[in-house]
Amino acid sequence: MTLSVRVRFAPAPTGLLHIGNARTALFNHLFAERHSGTFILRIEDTDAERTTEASIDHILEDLQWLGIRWKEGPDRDGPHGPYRQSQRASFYREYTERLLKEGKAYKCFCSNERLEALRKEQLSKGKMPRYDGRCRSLSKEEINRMESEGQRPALRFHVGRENVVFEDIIHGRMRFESTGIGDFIILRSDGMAAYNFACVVDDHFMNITHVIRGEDHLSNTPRQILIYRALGWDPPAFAHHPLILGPDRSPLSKRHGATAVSQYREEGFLPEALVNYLVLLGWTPPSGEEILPLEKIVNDFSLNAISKSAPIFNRKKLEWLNSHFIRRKEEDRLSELLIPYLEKAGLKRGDLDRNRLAKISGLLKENLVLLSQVEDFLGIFFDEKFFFDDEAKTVLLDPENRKTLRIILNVLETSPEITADRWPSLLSELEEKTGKKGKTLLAPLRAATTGKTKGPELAKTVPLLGKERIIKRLKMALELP
RNA sequence: GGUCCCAUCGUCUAGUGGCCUAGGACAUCGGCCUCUCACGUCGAAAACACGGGUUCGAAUCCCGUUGGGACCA
Repeated sequence: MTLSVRVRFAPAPTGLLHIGNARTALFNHLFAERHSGTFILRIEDTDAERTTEASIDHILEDLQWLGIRWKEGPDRDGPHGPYRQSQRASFYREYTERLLKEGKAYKCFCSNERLEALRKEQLSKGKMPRYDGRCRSLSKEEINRMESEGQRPALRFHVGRENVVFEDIIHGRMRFESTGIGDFIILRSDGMAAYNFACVVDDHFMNITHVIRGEDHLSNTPRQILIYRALGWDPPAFAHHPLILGPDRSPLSKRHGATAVSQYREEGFLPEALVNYLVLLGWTPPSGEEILPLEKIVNDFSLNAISKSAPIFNRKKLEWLNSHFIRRKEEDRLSELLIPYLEKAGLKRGDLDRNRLAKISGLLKENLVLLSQVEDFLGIFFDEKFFFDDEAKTVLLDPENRKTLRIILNVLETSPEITADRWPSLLSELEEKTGKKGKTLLAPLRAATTGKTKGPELAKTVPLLGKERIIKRLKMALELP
């Protein structure tokens, strides 16, 4: 009987949710779902200077938007809380004291200045910068003297000579030499637990079975395993996934473009597209099928199928997926999603006819890559946004086209309302009266009625606009200088 | 500097010693469809970083080089 899976996502709340962290959260979530396990959210807010409450709110909101739910977290207490590191200081104190008592850690009084100088010296000699262990052999008297002088020591973990070997689910067997690891700090002089230590204590008491995190933590893992050993605890299983890179192969950052999940949301990406893309970045479903809803991904997901090499973020492919998911949306659902963008463009929610909006959404589906692009098409459907763009003007100023438009206008003025059903017969009537067909007939009609040379099918657009509006626009077009 | 990770088309990847003349997807280019854009569809171009081994046989295993990345910070 294996233990039930418990995984955690542990962001530091110092800003917006980065797309790379979102991917980490996603892998954890998928793994938990796949094994009917528990996903836990833990906030690593030990850096009081940079932590903000707003950031925590943003992170929770973005995770929810992506469809990632946690069973235990800062806003959802569970049996292993609290879920904020800033509230767990007593845990850290208890276990750093234990290590100190057992001689597995020692007080270190070295100043930052000395440490800095030591580092520089070692570097200049071509040696690796590592703590030289000076305070390891301090006598009781020296310690007492310095403490009575008011010096506040940090606590350093005493690294022995043992090597660390562990099995990484993604990378396979990892072997680290302890000679490469200097004694490291587990409790800072200000009383704050260091990352590696807090992480181990929390993961242990939260019963985490699998630590799934970015490869930037791979080199930290042997240190953490050493702490598990010193405390007599069993380490969890580890899986370190590669980090997302920018097009120049440096870590994905702002200079490569948007990095925050919320930026993608605002631009009009759908969460299912972002999730799908993020998962595809480094993982291929066994079926080879690339466009997948979350439930389907959960079914096939496995950690050891994650690629070992770092992927480069490719916005074009994300956009491709997004346009797919937009096209797949129900019309009325899509129109709901579009409303915020319409409001942003200055249209009033109350003035929008739900029925008509759904039809517009259905028409535009094929043309939208991002929800925000709906703005580009507003002029077609909303009179207050209507205008002739330059390309349309060029078409409309052509004398031959003007002649065609005049005839169309005459026909329409005496014809009944245009419906989708009547469109084919109307079209043949127009062909007959103008003596034109295809492009020569429809290009000027499109330019005059939509103000653009591109857009959705006229057969669907024209009935939606209605006769009255079309006549008005034809007249406007003919009045163009 | 040390330790550790990584290396297949421009990008994401399939590939676990013969099925590879290296497959798919995005992007690119071209044809078709078509009133336009898009969609769709058909097709083209495009990769095993390099050098040594091991083997009858290597993209696949081993070593080195180069390059990228992480951590120590």
